[in-house]
Amino acid sequence: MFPNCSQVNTAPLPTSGLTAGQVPEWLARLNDPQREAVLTTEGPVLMLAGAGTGKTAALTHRMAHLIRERMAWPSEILCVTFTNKAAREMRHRVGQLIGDAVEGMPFLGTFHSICAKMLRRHAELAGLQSNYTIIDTDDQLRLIKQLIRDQDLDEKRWPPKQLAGLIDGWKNRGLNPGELEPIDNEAYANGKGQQMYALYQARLKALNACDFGDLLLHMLNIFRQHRDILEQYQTRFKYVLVDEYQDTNAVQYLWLRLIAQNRKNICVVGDDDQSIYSWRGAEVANILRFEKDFPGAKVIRLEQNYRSTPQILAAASGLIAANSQRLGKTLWTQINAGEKVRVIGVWDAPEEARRVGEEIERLESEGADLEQVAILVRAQYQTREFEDRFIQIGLNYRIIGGFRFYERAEIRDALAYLRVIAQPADDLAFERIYNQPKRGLGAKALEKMYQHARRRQMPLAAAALELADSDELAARARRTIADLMGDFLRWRELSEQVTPSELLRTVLEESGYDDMLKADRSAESAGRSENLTELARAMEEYETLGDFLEHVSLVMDNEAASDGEKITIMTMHGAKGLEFNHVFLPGWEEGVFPSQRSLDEGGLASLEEERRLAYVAITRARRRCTILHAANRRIYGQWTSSIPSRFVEELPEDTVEVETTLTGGASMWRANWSESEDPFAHVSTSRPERSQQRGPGWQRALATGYDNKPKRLAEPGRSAASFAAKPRSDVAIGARVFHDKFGYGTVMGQDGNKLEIEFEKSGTKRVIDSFVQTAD
DNA sequence: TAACCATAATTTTTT
DNA sequence: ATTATGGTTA
Repeated sequence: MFPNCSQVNTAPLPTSGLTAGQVPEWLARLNDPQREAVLTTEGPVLMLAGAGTGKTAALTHRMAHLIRERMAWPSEILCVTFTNKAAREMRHRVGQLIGDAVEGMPFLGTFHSICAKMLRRHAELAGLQSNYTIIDTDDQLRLIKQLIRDQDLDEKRWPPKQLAGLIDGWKNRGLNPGELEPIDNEAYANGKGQQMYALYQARLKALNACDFGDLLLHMLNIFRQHRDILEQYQTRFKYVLVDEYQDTNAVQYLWLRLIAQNRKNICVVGDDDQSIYSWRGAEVANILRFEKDFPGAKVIRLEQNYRSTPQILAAASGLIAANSQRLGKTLWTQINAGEKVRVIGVWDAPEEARRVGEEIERLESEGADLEQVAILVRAQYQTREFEDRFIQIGLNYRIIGGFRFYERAEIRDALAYLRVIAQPADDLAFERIYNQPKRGLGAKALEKMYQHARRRQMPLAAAALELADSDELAARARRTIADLMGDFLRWRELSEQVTPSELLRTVLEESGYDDMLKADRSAESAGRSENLTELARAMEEYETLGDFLEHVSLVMDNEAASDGEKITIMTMHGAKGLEFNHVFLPGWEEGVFPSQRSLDEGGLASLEEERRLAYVAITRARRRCTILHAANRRIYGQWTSSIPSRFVEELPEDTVEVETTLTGGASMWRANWSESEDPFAHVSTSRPERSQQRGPGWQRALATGYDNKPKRLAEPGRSAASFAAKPRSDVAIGARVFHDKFGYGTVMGQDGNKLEIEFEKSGTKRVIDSFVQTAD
């Protein structure tokens, strides 16, 4: 079926000589549940693997076992991950176990790359050619904008982004245009949803292109409509493994279910407590109902944590216990020493950054490895403060996320040239570069080309070629177009003869792109040239242009070169799956974390997702975890006063050490609050009695040995006393008050100096009483 | 076509 | 505040 991934594997495989009841030596290093997950090869298996419990080890050993015992050829195993990074890691670790045989595993990869590979094979069944282009979100948005303009819809009223989001959502749910519910249809432009979706799909087909969601959806459609093809894959894949199952969305789930339906040898691994991507279509329900989908599934829990100290585990377990609807796990560790999680309250964001900087310098002076230090933030904007500070004190840092290499304009331009060469119907690419560098072709020329293309039902580039032979355009424009099209024809021929890398160099030279950059004496142009050189260099490992283009569209990540020891600043989302000795978690304030959006919309579910994110963040730490919150912070240019995150309060008291700075004082609120009953219980959603909520996990973790005498404040100190919050006597429930930022409102609740106010304009907020004036 | 001003958006991110 | 986008003007 796939000529280049033959089932014949000549690489010598180490065999273990396993006999019944005997555990081979190489599996001895696994713990009991892990080994069970490896050896239970037949039938459905659900592995519930908490943070840091060695699920990758279990998965990789399982694959190695299947291959060593000749239960399947490497090419008969389907192993799906979500990110390329995870796939790489998996491949690497399987390679360590079985050697070169891992090279014969073409179906170890992300959902998208595996589907892309399958779709190349069956493209015609989706109305595509096998050299179809995979467009990214940027192209997708441009395309949708064009469609909205064509339909004379008001872009302001019906933002392209919204439609893009809806279409993505539909695809994530496995819905084709004809399968939308009326309510979905109504969701955009008064019932134009379905029509726009259908137009978009038709346009993609005409461009011989598909978007990320299509990779899955097309394959799902093909499986549903062509029994024989589905059966081929059902037969081929003797064993199916799925990583991060809690992150699967509906299409992925349906796709997997079809493939595994027959043999039912499917092993999924996940952790419902680490589901943090529901906003992008992931459905935790998939993991929750696995046992129903595959009756008789063996459920294996991996609960021994090899990563963190008992205090860190206890803090995380105690926090996540506040969530409802969990499968429930009891994480434990053999590690018995460690320090408490620290909670530090500071005055404002700059002080927070200063404080973290000091802590890191201290770690450095103690000889800590800076690569093992991370600052995990909720949102990208929080990185700024740290960046400023670290530049000032000369601390080496690296910010992960933000702009990617392949998103830079010059890279996208270069890729657009290559795309037009590889796939002449790619109008989006053509439109990007037809006048880049400037050739004197403007909006008029483009409009003419579009008109003609539409009339003749042909790609833009082909229309351009015909126009060059007509009198529609000025002589000069005709010449330019003819030249350009001549270039493309030449390059296309060249692409058959030279390597992709050489092709790119030629194109950049002959198109005038190089000259354009040379002529540009602005600060960035040198960097742009370098980036293009880098691109050509990166292309050298690809044999065909198609291979390379598929790679860039599916593998948009690029590992930053590691020059010297640096600390890492990244989002909590980005940190999933990683671990660090020292983790700093700044910004634990209501409105920052949990984010305002999650509080305003989405209700309980979205708050619980934030809590899972907190759980993920804390469990990244191996040895020390430090949580910070500031009383004041500037958000979008506005100074905002804030109160500590409810998540701070939810940390079991015995696992944390609270500290407050002289200038700060935010954290001592905790002392006052947690003493009294919570008047905001109805606000902070259902949080049943602590004692019931705390699973045995933290208890067990604590029991493994350290002094757990309850201490509220490590050192109350002078500051706490002097800042002690006394409730104001002039505001009472029902009072009308004014707040600088939120305007007028009515006091709905009062606890110490903390007020719950229903503002007329900005909804219900929790604020500190010193920030409001009485308004009567 | 470039420069200018106004307007809006600004969680999280892969593929 | 900051940045990106889009429309208008010289």
